[in-house]
Amino acid sequence: MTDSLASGSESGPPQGSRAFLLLHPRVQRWVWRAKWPALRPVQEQAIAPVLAADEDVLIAAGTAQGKTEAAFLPICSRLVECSGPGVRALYVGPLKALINDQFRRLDEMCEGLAIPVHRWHGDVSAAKKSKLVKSPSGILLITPESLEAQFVLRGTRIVKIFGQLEHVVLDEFHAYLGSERGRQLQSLLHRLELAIRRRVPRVGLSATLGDVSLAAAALRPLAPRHPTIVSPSNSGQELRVQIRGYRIDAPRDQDLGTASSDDSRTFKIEAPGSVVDICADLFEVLRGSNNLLFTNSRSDTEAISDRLRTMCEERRLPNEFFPHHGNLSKEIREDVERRLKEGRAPVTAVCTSTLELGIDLGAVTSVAQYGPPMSVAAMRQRLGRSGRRDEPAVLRIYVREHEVTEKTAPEDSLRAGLVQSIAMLNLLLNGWCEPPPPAALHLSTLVQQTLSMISRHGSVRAGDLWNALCDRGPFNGLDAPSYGIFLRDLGRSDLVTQLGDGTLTLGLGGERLVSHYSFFTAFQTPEEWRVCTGTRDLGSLPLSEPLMEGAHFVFAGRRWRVASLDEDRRVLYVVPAPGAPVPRFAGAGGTVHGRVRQEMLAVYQSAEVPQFLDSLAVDLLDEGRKNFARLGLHETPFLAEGTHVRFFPWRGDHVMDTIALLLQRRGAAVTRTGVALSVTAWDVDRLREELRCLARAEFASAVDLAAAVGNKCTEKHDQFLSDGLLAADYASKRLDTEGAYDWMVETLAALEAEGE
DNA sequence: GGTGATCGTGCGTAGA
Repeated sequence: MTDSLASGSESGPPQGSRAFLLLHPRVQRWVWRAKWPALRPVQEQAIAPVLAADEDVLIAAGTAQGKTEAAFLPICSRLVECSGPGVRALYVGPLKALINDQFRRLDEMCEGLAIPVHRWHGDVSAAKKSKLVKSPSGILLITPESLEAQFVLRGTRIVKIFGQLEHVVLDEFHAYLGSERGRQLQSLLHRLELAIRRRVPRVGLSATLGDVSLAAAALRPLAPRHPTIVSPSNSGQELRVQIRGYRIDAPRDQDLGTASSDDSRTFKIEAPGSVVDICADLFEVLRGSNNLLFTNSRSDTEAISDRLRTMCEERRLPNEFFPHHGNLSKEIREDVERRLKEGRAPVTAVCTSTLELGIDLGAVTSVAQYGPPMSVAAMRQRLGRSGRRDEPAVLRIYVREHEVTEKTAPEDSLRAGLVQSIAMLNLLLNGWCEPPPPAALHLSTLVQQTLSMISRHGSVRAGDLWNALCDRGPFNGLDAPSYGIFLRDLGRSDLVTQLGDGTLTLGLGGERLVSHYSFFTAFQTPEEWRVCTGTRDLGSLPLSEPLMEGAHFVFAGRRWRVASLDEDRRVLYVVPAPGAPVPRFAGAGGTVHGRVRQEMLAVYQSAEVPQFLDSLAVDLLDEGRKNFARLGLHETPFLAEGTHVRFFPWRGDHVMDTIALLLQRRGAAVTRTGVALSVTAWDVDRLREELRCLARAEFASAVDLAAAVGNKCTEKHDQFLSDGLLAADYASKRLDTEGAYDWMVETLAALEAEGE
């Protein structure tokens, strides 16, 4: 036998490695041929538990640490032994591009092992799909949506295809946590196990998991045991971080990125001082190497890339700055990715979170962040995009603060954007990041999964649906009577209807929903216009953006004029043109975690000046701290101001929203302004008294509070839910009454301690 | 007196 252990051990890598010895000789041979100097720590730790295949495993390790191989070296060791029919390992990935990357890697690994590797997503030909259905085998790489389609369109073949399944691998596991899509995936995996009447061990892979044990619980809801956690300590990679401060001396409406004008024909981008300063700095720092410049919005991405490209043109240099976001066409995006990967000429991608996930981009010198990061988790994910191998990871954060005048609102004088950036960086350096949000109801996805199950079986008893999806399934937050109300809601919208024998089948509306391919996604997508120039597809703009013929706008990092519109097909035909504002993209707003706000408070209360600030950022922090003290915020969170009162809870957004709703119930007019809440027509004493009443009275339920919220329909199928269920769903994902009461009790106690 | 306000992901078949 040529595949002997001896041939591997003489080459170096496996020596002293117990994990290596556990691998199949042919897999060992592959490692040897690949000339790996050694197994990576994450692989060393993951091989035994994945190979045992009796427990779930969560593998948390940084980018480029070899997580994929950590899962698939042992999986291939098992698969190489028996190559019978049926898919043996199922890999679920969140992106088509990522599946294509992983397909290439795995196919190369499995070539000599005679393990077939297949991929299945929207861009894979129907011929390849039907071939797999006819003779399923080996490893299958798939998206959650395509897996959903299998249940709906090939329900009777599920057992034939997956009956022999031994492993499930979930890549970029953090990308699903807390979302409708994540709940859909949990439900699909649960239904798969019900279909084949067997538990199949799951392997979750992620680079960013705030609280590993919470993420572990999401790997298999209601699991009696925790999964095995593989999380090697960081390899001590060097980290270079800096926060750079800038002052804005112009009024807000002239600011680049939110530019607007009554007459867009004459509008010119003339950015105020600070943006020019930032772009001049970005140009100097990033030019000549490969970088990622992350922004917090597509508008910012367009504005900054337009400015940087102009700077290249003014200097008669080839352009190095290219925009990359979700509304740009696939061709434009892939062009940027290819430029980065090839590395022929220096390239900086000005991007949104599109380039956060693990698509292969080659080596990147540094990462820049324009504006305060949205979350510590996102910042960590972005930082991880630079500094592969022995290079340091480099992150520069660019923060702008408005000049303070006598008109400036108090909360705007606190330099909250800068302080939030400092707080987040402090937390990152301490190894913290946001844990997954507590499990919400996700009733929109329960609509989808209910219809999907009925569609697969033709008709189902209500009790069986309840058992599979709720009682022992991932929607276990809903009790039986509520599921009864839920089903009646679906009946009222004609999504389901009851047959003579009492079972449920699809109604006309349900048939229509399920028979269209858009049914397979759990998430909502807005209607959009396609943007074309000549025959070239540039991307899409949301329908909410009204654009007339002759209007000018910036898109794909260039300037355009609308030549004509096709109303029926929703296409904008554009031609190049000078001068234009940046389009707005509708968005809902993110949430800041309470731990970040607590750290911000600590930054205000401290006198320490972090090493990672540049000189202007030091000045701005000093200003923020002085204003914090001047406003008396060391002594009290309340700030009287004319006819209204502001207060600063320093809690997360969910708690702040809940406090606002509680006060609204007492008749207050409350508005959120950044880190502050404002109550009009109340003074400080009245506010304190009302808070005392609230704290003494019985706790209000989050569902009751949510009932008062107006626009609760945000997810795909929310329109089918009655008010009570909608309020319960909203409360489960957006409100935190416990946190709100904690704040009230704590604040009142502190006031009383001061003798009031 | 009122501001300003995330991102991203995905899908199949029939018919020419």
